[in-house]
Amino acid sequence: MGHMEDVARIAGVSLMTVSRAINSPEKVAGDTRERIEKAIAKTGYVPNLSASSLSSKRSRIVAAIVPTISNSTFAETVRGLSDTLDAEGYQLLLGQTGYDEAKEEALVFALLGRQVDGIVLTGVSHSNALVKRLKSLRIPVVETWDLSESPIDMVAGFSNFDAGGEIGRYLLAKGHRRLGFSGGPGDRTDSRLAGFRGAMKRTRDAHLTIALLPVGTTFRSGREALQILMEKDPALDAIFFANDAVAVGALMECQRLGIRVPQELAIVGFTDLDIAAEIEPGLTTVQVRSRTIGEEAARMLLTRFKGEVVTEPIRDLGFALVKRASA
Amino acid sequence: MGHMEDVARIAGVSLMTVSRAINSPEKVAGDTRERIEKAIAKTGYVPNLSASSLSSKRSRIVAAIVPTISNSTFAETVRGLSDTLDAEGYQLLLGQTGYDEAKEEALVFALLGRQVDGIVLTGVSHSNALVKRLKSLRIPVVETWDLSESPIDMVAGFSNFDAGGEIGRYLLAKGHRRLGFSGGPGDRTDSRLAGFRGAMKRTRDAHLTIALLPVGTTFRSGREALQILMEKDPALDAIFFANDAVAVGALMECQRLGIRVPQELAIVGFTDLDIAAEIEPGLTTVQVRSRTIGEEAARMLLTRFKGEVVTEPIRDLGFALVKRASA
DNA sequence: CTGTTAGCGCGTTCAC
DNA sequence: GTGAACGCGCTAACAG
Repeated sequence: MGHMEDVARIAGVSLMTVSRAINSPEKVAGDTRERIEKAIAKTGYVPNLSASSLSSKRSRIVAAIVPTISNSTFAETVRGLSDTLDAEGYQLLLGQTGYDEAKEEALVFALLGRQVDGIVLTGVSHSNALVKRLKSLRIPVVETWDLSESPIDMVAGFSNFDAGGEIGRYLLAKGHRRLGFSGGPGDRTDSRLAGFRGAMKRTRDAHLTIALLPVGTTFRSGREALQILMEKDPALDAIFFANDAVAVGALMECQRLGIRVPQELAIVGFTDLDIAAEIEPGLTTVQVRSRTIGEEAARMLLTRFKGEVVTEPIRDLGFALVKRASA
Repeated sequence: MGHMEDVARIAGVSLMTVSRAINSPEKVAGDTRERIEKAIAKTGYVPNLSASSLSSKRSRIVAAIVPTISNSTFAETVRGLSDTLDAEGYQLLLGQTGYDEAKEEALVFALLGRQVDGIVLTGVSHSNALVKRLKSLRIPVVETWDLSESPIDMVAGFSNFDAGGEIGRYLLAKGHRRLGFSGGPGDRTDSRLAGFRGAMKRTRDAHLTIALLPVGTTFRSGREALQILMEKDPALDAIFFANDAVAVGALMECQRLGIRVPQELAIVGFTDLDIAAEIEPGLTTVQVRSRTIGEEAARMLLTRFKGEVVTEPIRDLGFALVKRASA
């Protein structure tokens, strides 16, 4: 292994110069830097970042909290975060909440002890204790996957409410009146439903049937959701699934049951997974920029880390209704 | 915030007693422990883990290195790791290599500086420098997603070679002779191909056509792979795709082109994603236990952290050929 | 551009 | 069951 002292001795300089050669090379003369670099290579020296972070109060670690990484859309966000941060020498500490607010709070508190330089949260709804602590700490925080007028600090996402509303208006404009909704747990789902409902208010004869699902966005749960909804209201003529995987499962179940989509039943999903474009009929859905959300969140943090000001702390990355054959 | 000293003062004890109350509560008398806990709650004290890890040389952090988290099968492994480690108070530092060995090396070296307590790698093929360093460091390491007779330390996975072999024998037994293979980068893919080839050796009149893909396991790339292979050898009667998403894409392309599966062309995938069971025709594929791999790796590490011996450091989690309609 | 001094917040080791 | 002194490896703040 070897410590910094070994490197310093071999290079014939002081500890401090080695430290500088590593952290701000431009402040060290070319030839001394070279000597130090050789000494580092020779000893295989790897800096102890715990010591560094204790001393400097900067860890170069960012904590990312997502509901679950099994949902590929959050995985994409993590990917965007990781790739962007990695390029600047920051690393990612991952936490999963399982859509549990208490778990989120516990997780963040534990990670704060690591002196993380920044935190990325999913959603804009968190426990009071967490919000309070985070605000008082003045540590850079980015909330993602939704928007808020008053974020803890910064936010990068899109309006789930508006997206739900757009889908509602789209289906109503197409003449559908007996609508169904199905989604799993989570505030984002709630917002989409609220927006969907909002769109329906103006239309007197519109009727809504809801089926809430347990955690787990699988094709199979889509089949089940379809069955539940059709049982509750066999006259349903359109369904909005708050998740693409579930929507695709429902689409497959329609094929099996001989329900013609979109003639007998229109189906809309959410997220625009790969498969939405490939399946037959193509799935009408809402495209969201999962990867970009992660990248933007990372960029906002990096800007802060440099001591610069984030000019646009509320970043609306938008969404797009992608019209395909299913609705 | 507050430091440990504040807690100590309020509880009327020394620093050391607070430290013990946190790290080994059983060594502290019941009433003093309660006083300390109250003081902690009152001050909102969060231990500084950087200081802790500098002093104790244990970080309670595990590094997980995967090719990419966008591949849902690796996401599942990370999920298994995270959930299992989390339950024991360990956290996960995530790194992505993009299937690049040099990147892997750089990543691990950087993470070593964090004094990580354990490392989980994907695959059993790594740079010499990395292997050497890891062995000399005597830090617990688990390699995953494949097997090795001589792991760096421990390994949890299955034989990709054997899996490829089983698929080869299965297709040959069904009478197929003009075989195709398609896969992306990575040693696991290479092993599957090697096993597949091995199975073909005994059959004189068998013929193999190969199409290697760039990074990215999408449905679209499956469509393209099919086209490439059929162009190279229009008489192909069976194809083994080293990835399910790609296989499903190919299946969809067959539907579009009017190629009947499995009558005209048999298709086999790898990984048993959700969709494999749901698509029509069902995809014959190899089921692997992505989540379990992560859980087992975590358990092996946790055993080591406790100072216990891992009795079975080479853990074969197996695989299973799942026969559905596509082959 | 380079070196010196001091201390980051906690855990280890030994006493009590 | 509890406490005191020391040091983990590095960097901030200054001086030169």
